Amino acid sequence: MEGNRVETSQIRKGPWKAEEDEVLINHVKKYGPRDWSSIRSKGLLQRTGKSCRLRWVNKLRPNLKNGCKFTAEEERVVIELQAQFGNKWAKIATYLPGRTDNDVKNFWSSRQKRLARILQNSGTPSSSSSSSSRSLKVKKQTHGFHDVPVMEAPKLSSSMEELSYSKGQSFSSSYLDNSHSQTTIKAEEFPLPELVNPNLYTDANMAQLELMSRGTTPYAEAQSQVFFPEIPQPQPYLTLSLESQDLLAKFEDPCFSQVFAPMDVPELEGGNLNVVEQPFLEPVTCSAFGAKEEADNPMTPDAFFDDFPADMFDQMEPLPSPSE
DNA sequence: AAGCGGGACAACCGCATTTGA
DNA sequence: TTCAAATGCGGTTGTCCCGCT
Repeated sequence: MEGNRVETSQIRKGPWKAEEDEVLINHVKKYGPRDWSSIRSKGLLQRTGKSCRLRWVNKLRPNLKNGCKFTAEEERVVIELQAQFGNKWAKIATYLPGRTDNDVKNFWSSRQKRLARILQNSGTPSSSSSSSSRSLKVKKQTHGFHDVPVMEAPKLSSSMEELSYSKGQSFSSSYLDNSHSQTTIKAEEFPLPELVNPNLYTDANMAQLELMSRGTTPYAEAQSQVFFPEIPQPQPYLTLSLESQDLLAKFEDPCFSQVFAPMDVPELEGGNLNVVEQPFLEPVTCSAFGAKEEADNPMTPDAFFDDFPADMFDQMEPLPSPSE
């Protein structure tokens, strides 16, 4: 076995072993999360620098919510921020403490697939037949996934001008119209409620819709049960300002990882978070690393804010033309 | 019990951007 | 100023697990 083991000078790929993680963690403890390439050049690991960085960022960083499903609140935030920023996963992830861009990306991808599948079921004329309501798999045989009108996120190549969604404004109808046409939903039989972007369905909604599409729930009844989020009307956002300051303190806490490790759902589910009327979430920096790193990069308050997206404060004004 | 499909997740790849010599 | 290396990011693919038929 050990098909992945390679000789020196070769590059190892595939799943990481615990030993490798340990080496990587030690490196970060010593030098901070940088100089990834030196890990290989020093012969510590036969991994590329990119691979090392990715492993650290996505799995080993101390404040990650590994294994925790996205909460309803996180889901809502992702939906809203995706509508606002497009597929800027890294940016979106900064608003979700403990989540990585990969997490957000995977979450969104899964969600889109699921949504597409649901819509396919609800939109295909045969879907209301008894045969199709029996199983989703039946349809899969007749329509490959790629034939599905995938619920594309609005293409926001460089800007979101069409969204024109900012503080004090309601969601522009152009966005809704746009998404409506882009997705070309065939929903003659189970039309989705008008003027609701399917991208904005929450997980719970989709579950309900899935039932609808399967025909196991009478449409009218199900529709009455589906909650359509008020998105993205300006609304109270979870604000993490206080938490951000806590984070700052925790960065200097050698037990930071323990402090954060069990970080779980309840914190985000409303109880402890201050809900303040603010138009936008504040991103959270997640640069938890060793003491050496701190020594090299003392985290001053200014430095802390330097880590926020430069345009973060621009959003306090009507968005000009958020060109990233 | 076996096969299949979907969901979740980890990791790779290619390109873009930043950094530093 | 230029260029190579390092880093960051988004898209994509592969794998594993679980539930359903």
